[in-house]
Amino acid sequence: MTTTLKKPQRSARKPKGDGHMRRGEILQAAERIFLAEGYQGATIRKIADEVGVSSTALYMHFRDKDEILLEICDGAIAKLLRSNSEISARPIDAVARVRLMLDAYITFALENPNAYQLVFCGQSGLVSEDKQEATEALGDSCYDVFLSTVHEISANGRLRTGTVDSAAQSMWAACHGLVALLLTKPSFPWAPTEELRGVMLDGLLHGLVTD
Amino acid sequence: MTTTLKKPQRSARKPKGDGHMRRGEILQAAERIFLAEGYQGATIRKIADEVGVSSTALYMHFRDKDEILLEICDGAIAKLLRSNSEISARPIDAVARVRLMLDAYITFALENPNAYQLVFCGQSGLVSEDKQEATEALGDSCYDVFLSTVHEISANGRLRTGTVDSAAQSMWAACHGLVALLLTKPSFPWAPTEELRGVMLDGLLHGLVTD
Amino acid sequence: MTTTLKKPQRSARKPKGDGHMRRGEILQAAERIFLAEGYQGATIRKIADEVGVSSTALYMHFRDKDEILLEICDGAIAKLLRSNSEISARPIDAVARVRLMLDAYITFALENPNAYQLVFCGQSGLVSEDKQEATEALGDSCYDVFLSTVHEISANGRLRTGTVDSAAQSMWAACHGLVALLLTKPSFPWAPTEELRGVMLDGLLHGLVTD
Amino acid sequence: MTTTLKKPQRSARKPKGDGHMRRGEILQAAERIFLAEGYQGATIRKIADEVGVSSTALYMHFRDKDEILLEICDGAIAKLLRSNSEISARPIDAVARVRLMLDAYITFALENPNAYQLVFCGQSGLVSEDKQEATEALGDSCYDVFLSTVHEISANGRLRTGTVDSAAQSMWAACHGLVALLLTKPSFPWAPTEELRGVMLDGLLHGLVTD
DNA sequence: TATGAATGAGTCTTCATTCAT
DNA sequence: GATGAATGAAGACTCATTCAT
Repeated sequence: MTTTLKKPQRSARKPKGDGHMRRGEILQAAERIFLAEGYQGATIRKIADEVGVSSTALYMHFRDKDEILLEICDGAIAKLLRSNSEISARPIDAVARVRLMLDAYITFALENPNAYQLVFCGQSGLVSEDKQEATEALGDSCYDVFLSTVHEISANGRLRTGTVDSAAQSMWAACHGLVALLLTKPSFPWAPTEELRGVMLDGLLHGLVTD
Repeated sequence: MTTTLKKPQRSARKPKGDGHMRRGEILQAAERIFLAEGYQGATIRKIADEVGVSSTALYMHFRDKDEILLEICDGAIAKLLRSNSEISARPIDAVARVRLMLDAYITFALENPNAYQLVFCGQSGLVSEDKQEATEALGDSCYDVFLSTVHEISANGRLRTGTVDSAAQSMWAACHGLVALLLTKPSFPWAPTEELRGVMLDGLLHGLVTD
Repeated sequence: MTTTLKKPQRSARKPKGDGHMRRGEILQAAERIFLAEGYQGATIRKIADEVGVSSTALYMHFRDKDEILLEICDGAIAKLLRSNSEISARPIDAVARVRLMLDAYITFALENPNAYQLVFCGQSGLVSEDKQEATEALGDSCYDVFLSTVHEISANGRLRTGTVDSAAQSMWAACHGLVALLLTKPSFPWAPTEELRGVMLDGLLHGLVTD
Repeated sequence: MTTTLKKPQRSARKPKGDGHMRRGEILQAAERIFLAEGYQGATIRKIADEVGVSSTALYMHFRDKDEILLEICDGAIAKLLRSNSEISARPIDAVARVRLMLDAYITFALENPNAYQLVFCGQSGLVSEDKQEATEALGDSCYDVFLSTVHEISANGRLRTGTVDSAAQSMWAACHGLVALLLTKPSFPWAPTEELRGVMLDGLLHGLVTD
């Protein structure tokens, strides 16, 4: 500012990419890197490099690093919530709905591996607590829709074991474990994915629900 | 002059504790910090301070930070392997052994959350791929012991659904999911852990195995 | 999408206000911020936001940040020069005129603390030397008017001690010291400002001038 | 830490400079730069460059930037305090002591221009408030010694005008103004320094104290 | 004349690691 | 074996400035 250095710097400036395009590019790049290297590994610099812009450029579109990552989470969870809500409204047996939800959950995770791991494998405590609220509320809604369906099952006296909470949480956790491992350990000699899904869901429902 | 920095910590200079003793001390200190603050929080300086030596000293005993942490993980998983082997040798029903193994797995994960996450939730990029090999091999051995027990069940014609692989993998994945979520989302309103464990194991075994 | 950034501020887009109006607006806004937050605090962005235009827009009217701030200083010192000139023209005793000038100087400094400090406490390096020339010339004129009044006193044989130069410089320096400290150390338990001013001026004039 | 980049980097490492030498070097460099460019201009990088070491090296000797600058202040003020205390103890007339103190003050400032400006021309609010306490306490002691001497004068009924506070503060401020301007505007056509000092002190004492 | 998007240089600070003793 | 002092790379983030429209 004072005196020094005013070379005309003309270096590969990335063209504008009109509208919200750039914002989307950044989100995608961040998602990729987050998946590959975790929250701490997803540095502003790496994201910027991946997009092909300067680090500074990210700050045009997002207030700070947290905002980027939280936005990814929000988007992903919202998608899942829509799926759950839609299934929840179907006029079919509660057990069938639960199964559909779990199945949709697995599909979602496998189809959105980045976002999924970001949201559900996220090391807690990395993003400053208060900003997370909105995102966590969304996640809670998701779970609530699922939970209320399990409630129905329970109300029908069809819960074979456990409480509504422990049964619901077990089912969720089991499916989470499946996709988490599939995504995390791709080199493991897994049984065919479709079979795994089937066995997991059959096992869970047969194990926790009576006919 | 205000010296402030470099508080004389513990006892300012450790007496030599010849040979491998020091190595063990370092591992213990590193484990404490690793457990308390995770991989990123376990900095060389903190570990050195905890031991009461200079950061440089750690490099006398370990090539680099990764070597320290991987050694901790190795130790942890070896423990799990011993546990599995021991259970595997018991003269009891195969189903009972599977249940004990899964239960031990859950216990292990909850008691060694950081080692567990480092190995099984593989935030790849934290430790360079090649160095992890040894550790992963240990993990595979663990699974093999478990798998062979499921084999027995299958051989007895008691598998309700799926193949040996898909059943074993489902059980493992389900338990993994439970601990992963418990560790990752401590703020979630979980049912009491003991009940969750019970429901999960009951559900899985009832769902996948016949009497 | 969470837009958050870029709040539409004031009225989102300023109507054109043709010609030099905009320039004046910028100067005013810059002055407000400059006074409130000092040189470093007066960032281009803050100024632009205050005016309600983009940062880029400032560069339509000013070569760079320095130009804006120097122009503010110029304005401020010009004010002081006018004041001095006006006093100098009054048909009253030279000593009275000197006193009025010193008093006006103090008032000016306290009312334009940042401009004052920029010019008279020259944190060199803030603004590039060469650009300051014009501003400093103005300051010199101020001093010249003052000096010539002291000359009159000396010509009347009323200088109690020192030369015209040393007396004038002492008076100026003393008043400068007062305001500099008042501005720099606001937390110091100063005597009431008005009393300080009075004592300083009485002391100086009684000390350096004979009746 | 993970994989990348381990070139053997061997570049001009500055030799150790045994003991507290390096610490002193840093303080001196910081003083020089602070004088030339102000607090904000005295960046860690510039200081490190001036010393000829990496920025990181500064953190071996000081917790943070503030600690460096505060230590400079502390040293300088302590020196001044010793001077004042010594004069205060002399068995001579209070007015003579005041004059000696002011004279010593001027000498000190001219001989330690860096430290002086750092302490007395320092923009307030730059160093985090709480850390400043110790330094400010020292400064207060300095002033107190001076103040109590003025008190004696007042007790003897020899204060020509003003209160103890306003008189003491005026004298201090006037001398401060002199050195501040001499240091800040070296290009100004000043009267000979010795004469200026004399005129200033004569004027002040004649103006504020009766025989 | 004005803009949004971009940029390089720079801010302080922390980390794992290495050099010389 | 062990140390204190040093280092380069990187962390998030801000600033004045410029390019293309």
